[in-house]
Amino acid sequence: MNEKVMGIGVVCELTGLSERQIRYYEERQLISPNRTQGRTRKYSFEDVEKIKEIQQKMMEGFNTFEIRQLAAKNRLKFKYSLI
Amino acid sequence: MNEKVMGIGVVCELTGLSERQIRYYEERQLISPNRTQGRTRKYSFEDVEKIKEIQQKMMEGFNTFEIRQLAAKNRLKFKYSLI
DNA sequence: CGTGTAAGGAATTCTGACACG
DNA sequence: CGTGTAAGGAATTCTGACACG
Repeated sequence: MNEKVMGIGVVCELTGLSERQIRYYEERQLISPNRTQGRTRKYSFEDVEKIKEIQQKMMEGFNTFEIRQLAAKNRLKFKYSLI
Repeated sequence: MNEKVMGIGVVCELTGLSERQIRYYEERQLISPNRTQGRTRKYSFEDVEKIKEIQQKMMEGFNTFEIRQLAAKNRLKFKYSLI
């Protein structure tokens, strides 16, 4: 489910993280929610899964930059595997 | 997906209906969203599908009471089919 | 019956900043 | 670097009511 439908409050509940943390991960370009005409962020279940992975990596000691790198590599690996 | 995660604004976009219509269908007990600690309603994708069906039935000329009856019958039929 | 709307309030979310470390 | 927090504002949603038909 990659439809951007939930507000940050629901994401907090689903992940157990604070709004601050979730917005920070966006600032660090680890996730990219949509915005309504106003300014409110909308997340997908896929975003929630990403956040949970970020959460996991953070606990393993990675910093946001490294997690960003890991994500990029995985996308690349996945890309080539499609050839 | 029966997780109650989206606000009424998103449901309006996904169904093309107004907030008024969606709240009215709830009043008529055709759908039952959750509520946050505050009072804001939260809907699931399943609710959205239900709303689309309601929408369809309304266009076919059924009134909310009849639609409620139809839904009840279908649940009953489904229940027995499980025996 | 089903839906639109203006009204006033309450809950939700937003940004930028200061703080700690 | 990653996160908490108080501050003020803006967007979102809520209820009850009046209206039309």
